[in-house]
Amino acid sequence: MKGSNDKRIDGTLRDLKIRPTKVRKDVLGLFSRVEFALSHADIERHIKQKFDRVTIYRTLEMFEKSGLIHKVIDDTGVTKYASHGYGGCDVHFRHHKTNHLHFKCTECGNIYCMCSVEVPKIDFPIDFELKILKLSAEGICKKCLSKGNKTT
Amino acid sequence: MKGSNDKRIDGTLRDLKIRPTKVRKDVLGLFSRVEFALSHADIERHIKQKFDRVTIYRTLEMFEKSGLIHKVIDDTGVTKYASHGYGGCDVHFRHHKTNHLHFKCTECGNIYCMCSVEVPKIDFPIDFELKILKLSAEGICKKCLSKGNKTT
DNA sequence: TTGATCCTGCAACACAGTTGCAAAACTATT
DNA sequence: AATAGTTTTGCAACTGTGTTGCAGGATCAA
Repeated sequence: MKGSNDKRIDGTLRDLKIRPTKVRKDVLGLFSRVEFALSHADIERHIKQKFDRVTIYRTLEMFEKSGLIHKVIDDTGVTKYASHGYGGCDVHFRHHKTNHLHFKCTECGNIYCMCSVEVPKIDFPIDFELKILKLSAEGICKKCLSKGNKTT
Repeated sequence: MKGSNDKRIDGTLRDLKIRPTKVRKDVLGLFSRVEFALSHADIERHIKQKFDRVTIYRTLEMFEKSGLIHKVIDDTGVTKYASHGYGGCDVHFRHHKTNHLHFKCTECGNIYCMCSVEVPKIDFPIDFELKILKLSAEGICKKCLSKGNKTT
């Protein structure tokens, strides 16, 4: 049901003391409908209404500060934003593992957050102090596999 | 000895059928003196002579195609270029593991290639086809550790 | 020396991202 | 409902990164 999702978006924002304005509902609504990370340009293209570029940037900044989304830098340097749930991480907004793997599909180019993958321990040179190990991966996503039936 | 290094730079370029022009020798010379990845702006700042921005971009493009350097995208989205040896990978130009870990020092911001670290096998959801697993890390580099004597 | 090829610098452009400011929208209070 | 105060938005302008086309210069091979 469309109405109930709108309500949920509204509630999510209110809970975080974010005024549920049009842009914010539109952008968060888009994130809720999509399982992968979105660039600023993607968002501009896919939301219903036209908003100023700056307004969208500020919306994303605000969502990031509130922990609704996080930045993902593509292997080509493109900045994308991934929502913390509804799809990517199979959990609700604001629940996700902080350090998780980002998977980029080489067919569709989409980036998925994969919180289920464990970050392994690795051997590391002793003269460097390792703090965080970050994983990213390339391959073919679920959707493209079922569509194209690629087996390589 | 400075002269002998200049000769080596010259030879490296000639071997690859790259005309050893001023920019090219300057830029490759810089890479040979440095152990970490450099951004376009870094290079512009640190080479002796002033060259046009575009010329430097084209030089980097050429070096990349010839396999002398490779692009590294910083976690903040900044594009850097790492030479395939002389420092970063402990091997000579053009010899390096294609898929290696990039280490970013949180103190100095420099990025190091660490070819000695093995890429582990991981458990991955069966409905996604994993092709390449990429590792990147954050921590404190050798130099900053010895300088600051940080122990966390 | 001549032509062909390669390299460089310049102008111009596209795109991402940021900042300051003023108008508009909203909130709370009376 | 009118007011004052705070937030939010849109606009203009600007910075930084990266790209393209073109013309002049340097280099190479004959």
